[in-house]
Amino acid sequence: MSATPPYRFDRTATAAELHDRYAGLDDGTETADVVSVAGRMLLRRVQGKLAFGTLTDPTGRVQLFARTDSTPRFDEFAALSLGDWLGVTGTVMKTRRGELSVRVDEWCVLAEARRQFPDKWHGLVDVDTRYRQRYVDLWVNEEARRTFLLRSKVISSTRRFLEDRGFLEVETPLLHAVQGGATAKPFVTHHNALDMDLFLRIAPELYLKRLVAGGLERVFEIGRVFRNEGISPRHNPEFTMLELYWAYADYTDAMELTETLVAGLATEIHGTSKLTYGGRDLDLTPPWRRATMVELIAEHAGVEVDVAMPIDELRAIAKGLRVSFKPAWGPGKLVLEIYEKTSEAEIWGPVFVCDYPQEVSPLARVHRSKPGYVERFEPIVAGRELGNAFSELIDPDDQRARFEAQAAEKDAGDDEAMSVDEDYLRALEYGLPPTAGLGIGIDRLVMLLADVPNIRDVILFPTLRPESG
RNA sequence: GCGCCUCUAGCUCAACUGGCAGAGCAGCAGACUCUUAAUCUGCGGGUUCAGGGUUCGAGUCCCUGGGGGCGCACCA
Repeated sequence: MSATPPYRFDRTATAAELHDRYAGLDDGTETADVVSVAGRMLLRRVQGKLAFGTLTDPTGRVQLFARTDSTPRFDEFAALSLGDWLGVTGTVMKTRRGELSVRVDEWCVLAEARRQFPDKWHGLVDVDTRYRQRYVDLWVNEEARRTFLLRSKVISSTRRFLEDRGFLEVETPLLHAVQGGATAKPFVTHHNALDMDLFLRIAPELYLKRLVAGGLERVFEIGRVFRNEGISPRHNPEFTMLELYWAYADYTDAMELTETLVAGLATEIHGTSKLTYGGRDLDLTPPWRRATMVELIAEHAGVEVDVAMPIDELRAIAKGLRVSFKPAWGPGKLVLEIYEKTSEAEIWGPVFVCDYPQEVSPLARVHRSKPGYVERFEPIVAGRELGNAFSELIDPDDQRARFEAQAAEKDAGDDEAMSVDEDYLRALEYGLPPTAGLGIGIDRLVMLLADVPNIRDVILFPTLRPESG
């Protein structure tokens, strides 16, 4: 029926460019300017010897104006399917009703839409179809396209922000022989030639710190990590993490960097650091509140806890708050659990939750003045962890002891615990300077900035079960 | 993994306590020289997620399985 599509098309203007350039054009006038536009025709209004189409491209929409006396193959044009990709060349004009249009003087089909597009008014609502057929969703749901453009901007701005501060972007292995860098269940795969199991990384942390030991004083990586855990509105098995390591700095420097970065992104994208999320005000303007975990527990649960308290006392407090726990848990894990169950979701933030129990932080350096705690913080925004950071543990003996404690937990059946990473210890033995480390979940950051409630709204192809069951 | 909810035309949705599966948009045919979700006339369109059961009769009730959503668990 239609001719073979051309192999290329020279577009000279986008919809947005035309609207910018011809904003002042009077109604009912025609210019002598000839432009070429391309995109998808998603609406059509045929009226006898006239036909109007709405051409959509990633920048917006522009009307096509076809007329029997100036449009070649007019009948064919009027019979195009909604969704067809078109290349159109013609003069720029404004209709009598004031709609900026390109007169269709030449046109070709760039690709046929053999499948019908969703309802032009109701669009595509079914979330399953939206996630599976993102190639349709992106055309039909304006906010989907906007969200992914925003995501791209967040990542490129973050890169620029860090590069401007002397950070070097690096890439480290996704296939890990040793599980470490976070407490999480890994995906296991197998290398045939080496005949060995490998883990998809759960965090790039240990490799990045090796690089700081190697003299790359400021490094960062933005990349995918994989965790073999449940799927929820806030969890996807593969997600994107920013991690950075910064020699000669500590966790207070990481706090400043975090609030500057996040507020800067908000301002760059929305023009202000005062946002709303889910209908609620969210002010990201620095400085963010800094509070310790035990302070926040006192605020939200009304109890005083400390990792130095006798374990029975902590268990009694947990019971009183109806926080369930396992007998094997030490005081640190109990305090963390009490915090997570009673306080975290209540914190709207932004807040830096500081000073975690050492017991639950195998890679963080002991607090300079609080025994039993480490210099670690998580930025909490809208009741969610946005990241995790610490003054890095640089003492190889202490690190070995922490790894061994982790390995013991692994032997006791905790498949999220880390293994002893001898090569990493060797790197520490060569010497790692005082270093601050920061990890930020990019997906969650994008959720905040885009004001969407589900992580699948910020991941183009979220993990789903196969369609044909 | 467990609990609750959900699945009807390409899309968005109807179908009272079980009683002939419908509408709008999209599609097809036609009318229309400034439309804006164009309008008007006509037409076609279904494995009601799949399989089984109860019943004279199942989209509707029951069972099994599948997809999805939410909550819990786990985590960022």
